[in-house]
Amino acid sequence: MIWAAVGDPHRRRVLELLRAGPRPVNELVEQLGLSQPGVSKHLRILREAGLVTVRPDGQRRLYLLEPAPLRELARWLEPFRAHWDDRPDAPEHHLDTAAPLRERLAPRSRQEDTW
Amino acid sequence: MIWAAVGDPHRRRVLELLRAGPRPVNELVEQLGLSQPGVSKHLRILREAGLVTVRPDGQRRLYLLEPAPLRELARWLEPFRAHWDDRPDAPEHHLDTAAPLRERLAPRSRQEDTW
DNA sequence: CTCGACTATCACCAAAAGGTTATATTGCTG
DNA sequence: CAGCAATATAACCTTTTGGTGATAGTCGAG
Repeated sequence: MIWAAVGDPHRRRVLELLRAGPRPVNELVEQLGLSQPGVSKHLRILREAGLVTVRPDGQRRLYLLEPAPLRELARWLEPFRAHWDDRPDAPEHHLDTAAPLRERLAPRSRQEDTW
Repeated sequence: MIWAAVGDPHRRRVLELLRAGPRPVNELVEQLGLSQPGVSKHLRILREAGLVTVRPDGQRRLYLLEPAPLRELARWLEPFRAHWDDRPDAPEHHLDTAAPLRERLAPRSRQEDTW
């Protein structure tokens, strides 16, 4: 859900805009260059993903960034950081899970070990 | 492109699997529980996003993780980190880049200075 | 060279995504 | 209350997505 929410460029743009503080819908419409219902649709998705919340403000509704769910993305990304921090020319020492590779000589040897 | 690539759960799974080292297609097929063409399709997308590379190995093809593009995600995420590191009740000091944005609404006197 | 194993591409399909216009809803304002 | 402004929802359409089985290409084994 969260991944799908951030997957769309327009929605990412919204999140970026909200970083500067709460914004009413009409302003987002302006910035995105979409129809108002189109923006509302995106906002609903962001809302359902927990990435934004709404606060009524007169006849408008202020959308407010809720960055917490983004931590999940960061957490997923984290283990990969170790890989791009390596020099990428030596992938074979990562865990030495590369060893099984060598195994390929064996006709049908499967190695679904735990690693 | 990169976001779309990582947007799919099966493809994220592939990236996770490849973290342990290069893998032939048939093994990924096994792990994902999809049809072989289905997996090949995902792999193509990952390839085109630069997230994996292929190395021929006999009649098999070993897929290899290429984590560099993931940095882009991390970079996008970075500015948000400041927000979730804050107590979320005081968004008003973040940058006040909000000011310029607000100017445009001059005609309709709004007082969104409160936040 | 032929066969079988492995993988990629093709053709196709159903479902989901993203957009639009039209309409409903809500809250000020006079 | 009437009317307008701001937003949400509905209905609809087109394109993209993710999956499938069928088929083609490639490589090693014999």
